[in-house]
Amino acid sequence: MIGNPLQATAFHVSTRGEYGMRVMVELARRFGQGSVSLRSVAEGESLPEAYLEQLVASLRRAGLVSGKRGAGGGYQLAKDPSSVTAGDVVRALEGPIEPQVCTAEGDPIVNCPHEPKCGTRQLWVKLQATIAGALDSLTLAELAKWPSERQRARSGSAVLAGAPTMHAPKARA
Amino acid sequence: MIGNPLQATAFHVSTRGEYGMRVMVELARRFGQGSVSLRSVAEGESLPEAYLEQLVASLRRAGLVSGKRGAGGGYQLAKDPSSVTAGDVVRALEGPIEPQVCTAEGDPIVNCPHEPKCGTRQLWVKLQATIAGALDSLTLAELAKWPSERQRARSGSAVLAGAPTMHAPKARA
DNA sequence: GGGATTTCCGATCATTCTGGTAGGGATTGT
DNA sequence: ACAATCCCTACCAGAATGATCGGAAATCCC
Repeated sequence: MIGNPLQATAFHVSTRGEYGMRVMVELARRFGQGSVSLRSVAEGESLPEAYLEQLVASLRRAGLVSGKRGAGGGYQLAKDPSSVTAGDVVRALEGPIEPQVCTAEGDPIVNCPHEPKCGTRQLWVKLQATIAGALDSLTLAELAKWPSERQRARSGSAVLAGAPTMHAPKARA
Repeated sequence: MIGNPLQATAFHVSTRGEYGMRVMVELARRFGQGSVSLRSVAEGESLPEAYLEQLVASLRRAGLVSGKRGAGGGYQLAKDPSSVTAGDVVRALEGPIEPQVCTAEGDPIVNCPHEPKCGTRQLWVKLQATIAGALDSLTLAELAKWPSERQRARSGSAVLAGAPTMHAPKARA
């Protein structure tokens, strides 16, 4: 983790998601070049190797990467970067996208006492669909080619059109 | 909490957000009817009153509700339900929408060693904007009128057009 | 004024989650 | 043989979550 939160924040992605995504983008960049050792990724991204091992285990069990043991071994993407979405990676690392248990992917729990008069469920349903849509619409191939040379030349922030909306923070006032 | 997670899930909204949102929807439904005691809300929604006190304190400090002490006192929305969004409520309860510290609302931290070659930032930027957009586009007035009589008559699931996407769960495999 | 009601405030606490570390076994290339 | 590397399990410290508790202050009704 680069900067510690120190304050409550909503929808924060944990280091599992963050580190794991970095690893996947790196593997996507080196796709087709054979096995990549986790050590080289860890050093290149300045991340703790032993911890990455755990995360990569999840990615492997989800069928996103394949490992090869022994000297000269390492990991590589199990599929083409263009056919793996950010959603696949996040789900493998952090579980199904599920704002509430009644709005989960797969088999949502709906026998809820609130349900008959629940005014909030529609909100979580919408949120789930929105988040899943955003994550599933970005592939590793797209992420891997950023930042491009041209972008790096601009040296800076505002990488995408929409910088974070300037809405008031007011955290747990 | 109704059903315990028991398994890691991504983008889960804590009970602060869940309970607090229920309270706000309930206050929206009773808007214009004077003060509503927290006890009546807690009993109506089967939520722990003492815990709600804490959450409502956050909502009050954020200027979303106003409290009145003493017998016959209680809380009421500080503004019209149509001018308060779900995003306002979530931010008051859980802090700014911030997938990563470098993509926070307000003052994101960008002096990040990864930044020059970071392929993941664009993902979190997009995600932040998407989540904020979804939450800011729903008002308490809209939430409060659900489920309508007609919806309740249909007795069931699939309340909104999009039921949760049937994507594979595969949690922390 | 006395009590009942209700918001407000701060402390405490058990459990779970997060973000790792540590150690060792299995497999492969040289 | 040996080094590199994946693979697996256990452990651990600190923070966050989801509350509970006790009491102070304000307000209303009699």
